[in-house]
Amino acid sequence: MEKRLERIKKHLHSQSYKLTPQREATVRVLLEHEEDHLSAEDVYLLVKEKSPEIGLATVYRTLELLAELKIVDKINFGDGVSRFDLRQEGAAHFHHHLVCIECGAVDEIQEDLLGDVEEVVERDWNFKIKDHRLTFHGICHRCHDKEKIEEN
Amino acid sequence: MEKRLERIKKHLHSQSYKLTPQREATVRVLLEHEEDHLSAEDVYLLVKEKSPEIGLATVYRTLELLAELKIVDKINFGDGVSRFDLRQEGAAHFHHHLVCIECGAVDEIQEDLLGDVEEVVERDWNFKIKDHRLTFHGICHRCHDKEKIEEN
DNA sequence: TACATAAATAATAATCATTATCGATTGACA
DNA sequence: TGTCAATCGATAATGATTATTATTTATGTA
Repeated sequence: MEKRLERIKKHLHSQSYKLTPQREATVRVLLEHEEDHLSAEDVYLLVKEKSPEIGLATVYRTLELLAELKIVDKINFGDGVSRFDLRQEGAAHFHHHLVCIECGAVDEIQEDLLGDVEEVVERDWNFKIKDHRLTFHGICHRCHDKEKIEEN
Repeated sequence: MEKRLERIKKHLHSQSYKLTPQREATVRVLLEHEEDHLSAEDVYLLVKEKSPEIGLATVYRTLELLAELKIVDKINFGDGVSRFDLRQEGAAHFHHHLVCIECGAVDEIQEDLLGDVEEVVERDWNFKIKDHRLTFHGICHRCHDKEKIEEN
């Protein structure tokens, strides 16, 4: 945790940004909720618990900055809010998501999956891929199992 | 064109919805701009050209209805607006997009690409896939070619 | 044909996420 | 210590979308 924070601090410094207390508090929340997909509002409320004096605009500004530096990814599942997700350190690609249409859960897939597909797209469409977004909508294993049980 | 409109009309009727003049005008705009990715506002302005009396809320309602019936797909490229895209008739899957980070162009890929990937996800994650979204961000063939020319 | 009813509409107010503004604060450095 | 730029908090403004409400339209029925 502290190590990742330290590396993020260096990353900011390398671009002439500072890790202010507000930014640190925000990054800490993201680190502590790495498995979640928090909206800006979610992050704001969580940061406020430890640093009540922080302003909403600062959280938005920080998240925007982190997204710009590719420390977080800004994603959108079609509900009206952007969500922010720490990028895996050293991950060459952006991970994928499974969104459950029953319970709303969002699970992550860290595996690559798209290696072959990207090769095809780059070659056949002459498109230089820089990033991607892949989301599957469907029924997660939990809801799936629950349905089976209810059938009995 | 008229045939597809007719089929969409039947689709609406099968769910006890009517193809009102406003809805027809909206669908016509979508059919005439199938290759584009129009926002609700875009659709509104285009419909207004032929049917100036239509209201913005009606366009939103119609687009929402069409999305519900899977006649259009609601997509989001990370700019603040939802875009609407006619689903190919009989297409089992939702097509993919190539978003150019230089010129902003959005190209479509109708090919499946994800067949194998979906099989893996369904099996290994025990996730019943109902739909998906796949978008690549990068440099399109036009900008790519342009850069090459400028190098000379 | 006239009327009752439900669906759909236009206009517009309200909401909600996000961004912009601006005066105050902080920290680095001369 | 004083200056300057970066950052911040509070909050106003914006822009997309949704909700409300009175009105219109279509449909079935007496």
